[in-house]
Amino acid sequence: MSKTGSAVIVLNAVIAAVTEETPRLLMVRHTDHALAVDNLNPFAEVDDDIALPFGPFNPDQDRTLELALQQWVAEQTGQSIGYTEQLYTFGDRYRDPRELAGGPRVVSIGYLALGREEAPSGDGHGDWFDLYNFLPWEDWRYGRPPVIDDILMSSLEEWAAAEPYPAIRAERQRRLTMTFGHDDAAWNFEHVLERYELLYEAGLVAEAERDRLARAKYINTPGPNAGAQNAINATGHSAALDHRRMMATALGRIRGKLKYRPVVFELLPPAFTLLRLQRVVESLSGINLHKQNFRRLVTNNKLVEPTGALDTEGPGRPAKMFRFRTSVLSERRAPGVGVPKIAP
Amino acid sequence: MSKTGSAVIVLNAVIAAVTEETPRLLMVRHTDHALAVDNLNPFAEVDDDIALPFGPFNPDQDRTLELALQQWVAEQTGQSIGYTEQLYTFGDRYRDPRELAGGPRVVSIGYLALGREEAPSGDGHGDWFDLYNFLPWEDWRYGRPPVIDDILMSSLEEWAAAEPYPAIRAERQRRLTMTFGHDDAAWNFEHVLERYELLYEAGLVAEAERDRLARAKYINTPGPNAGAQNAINATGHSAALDHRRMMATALGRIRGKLKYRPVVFELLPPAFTLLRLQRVVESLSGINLHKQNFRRLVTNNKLVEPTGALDTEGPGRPAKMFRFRTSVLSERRAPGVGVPKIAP
DNA sequence: TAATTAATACTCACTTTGAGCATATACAAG
DNA sequence: CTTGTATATGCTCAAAGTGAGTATTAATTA
Repeated sequence: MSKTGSAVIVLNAVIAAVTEETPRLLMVRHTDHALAVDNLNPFAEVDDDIALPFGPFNPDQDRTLELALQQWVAEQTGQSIGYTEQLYTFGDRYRDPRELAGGPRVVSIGYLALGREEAPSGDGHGDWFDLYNFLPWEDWRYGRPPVIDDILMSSLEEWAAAEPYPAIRAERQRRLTMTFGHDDAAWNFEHVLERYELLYEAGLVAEAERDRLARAKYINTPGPNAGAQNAINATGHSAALDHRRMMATALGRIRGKLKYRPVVFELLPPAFTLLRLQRVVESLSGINLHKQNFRRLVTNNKLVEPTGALDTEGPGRPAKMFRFRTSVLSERRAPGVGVPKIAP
Repeated sequence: MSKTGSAVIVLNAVIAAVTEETPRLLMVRHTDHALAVDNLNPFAEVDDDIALPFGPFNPDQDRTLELALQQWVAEQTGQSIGYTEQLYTFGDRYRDPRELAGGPRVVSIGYLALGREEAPSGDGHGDWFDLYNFLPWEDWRYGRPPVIDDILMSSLEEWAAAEPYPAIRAERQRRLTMTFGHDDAAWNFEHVLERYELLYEAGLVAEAERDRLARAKYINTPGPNAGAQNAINATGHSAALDHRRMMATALGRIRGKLKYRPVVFELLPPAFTLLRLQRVVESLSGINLHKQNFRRLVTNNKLVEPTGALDTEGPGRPAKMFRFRTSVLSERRAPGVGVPKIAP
């Protein structure tokens, strides 16, 4: 094994919870702008101080990657996390723009963690943020988000058409129809990352503009496209470094996993009503589901069993409380809550 | 970002092709036993010299992880790879047993690459090995592999029952029924990694014995269980380091992906018969499929289109040749070849 | 007591899937 | 030329799963 230069290994955690039908992420603030390369772009609203919790991996001390993650998550945020899963390892040069200014090469390993929302504690200045503030085009529960047709599609089509090489242009157009395709039925809720990457390349998210300007200042490698400012204003909140990309990776993974693994239950209290379960699934998958069919699916597959208790809160007929049937883990082939197409 | 100790970042490639209905992996040999911690176990047949191709990631030079991978794969093996996908990042301490003998901490990023088998070239001493020689319990095309019931189940059950703590014992048994469950219909062909991990923990693969002895010699941390030698002899070929684990990760990922992404076509020539396509799918998923239904699925979903040519080779009625309909990539929601349960 | 809200039960058409039968088209042996 | 064998391909049918409703039940509130 030959000698390599040095890289810093960093662990990032996308810690998700669902409270009041809203998926939220635990984020930390760095008021000293420790993560900003410098203030390059006064127009783009890049929240370089809002970041996913992260911590170093110390090869001399940490026994495993996951243990290191759990340790500093507990220290920094006080949040207890249940399900944990490795997402992806990010190693592109300059994905941390501080590398441009002489910072060390950073390789980041992203993790997804699911839990229940707890009051932040620890020294990490943690706070919960609505996930769909970062990825507003992904929430279809109130219909197709208007921003897609009002702003994004035209900018994206313009970007695709502007490519001079026919082969690359065709590839861009293919990706565009595949990810943002006009037909509602063709919208694939798992292609979250692909959509984000398209928006980034087209320069329609604030961090693309940030990275473009940083590269223009320090090196001459082409960065992302220069996008329209009105689109950048419409694509929601950004975050430090490539953390919005990690969120997109995480949401795509969650949505994919919902179908064949009972991960939702990590986000719920031990006892819940079927409607609450449905709302959590809906909030994560971003679409509304047919109530009766959802109930049929969940009960037919014996994912849950009644606790015997009733939920007397709220108006209407009281709902039975259910608990997750832990034993399904050793029974069924792919126990999940299967998300269908689109509900009106 | 605090200072960390140093770790070497290594990229590993699981390069797969399917030739003559057999999935094969491109492996390299290191005749100097560069990867062995030392010769600890004369009984277990650990092929420490058969390894997945690997190369360093050099933070000072390599622009992206994937580019670095493609570069040294081309140099070492001369193999051209099509589809490439990151699998997982492995960072457990002592996953490279040479760490025990003072070697540097290694973090390995595993990649999956699909291609067509080419004659190995380059300086890597590359050669193709039948994947199911490493994971023989995963090939069900000739029926349930006898090794499972003849040898593995009893050893695994023994291992699960030997755990003194009831909670951990129950968890082991749950994992056992979930992964190796006696019921054929419950066998999930995607749980390749989970099955390998169970066998490793139970000490039923040769490299578990290797790691156990290495740990016993150098440190006092408990390694995997000491398994029965007859089981170790029955679980196929091993490979260097944790490379068999990476193979299991790769096979699980391929099998999962088959269903909803047209990855098979990376492994086929531009034109092929439907039977050839079916055989490739079968070889990867490890089960036989119903011919007529497979054909119906593939054609109904318009994954392929006839080229007009006929395959006159071999006996029987000539088969129409088909090509992959590239445009499906921008059309259907989840174009894959859907693997059903078990075929008799 | 009626209106409102939500839970739950049940129906029905349509699609997908698993399994098998039947026919078509080649080559080879007699 | 005929028959046997091997493969490709067409077609049927029942069972299971899915999408979209209607109907009924059980609570609260005006």
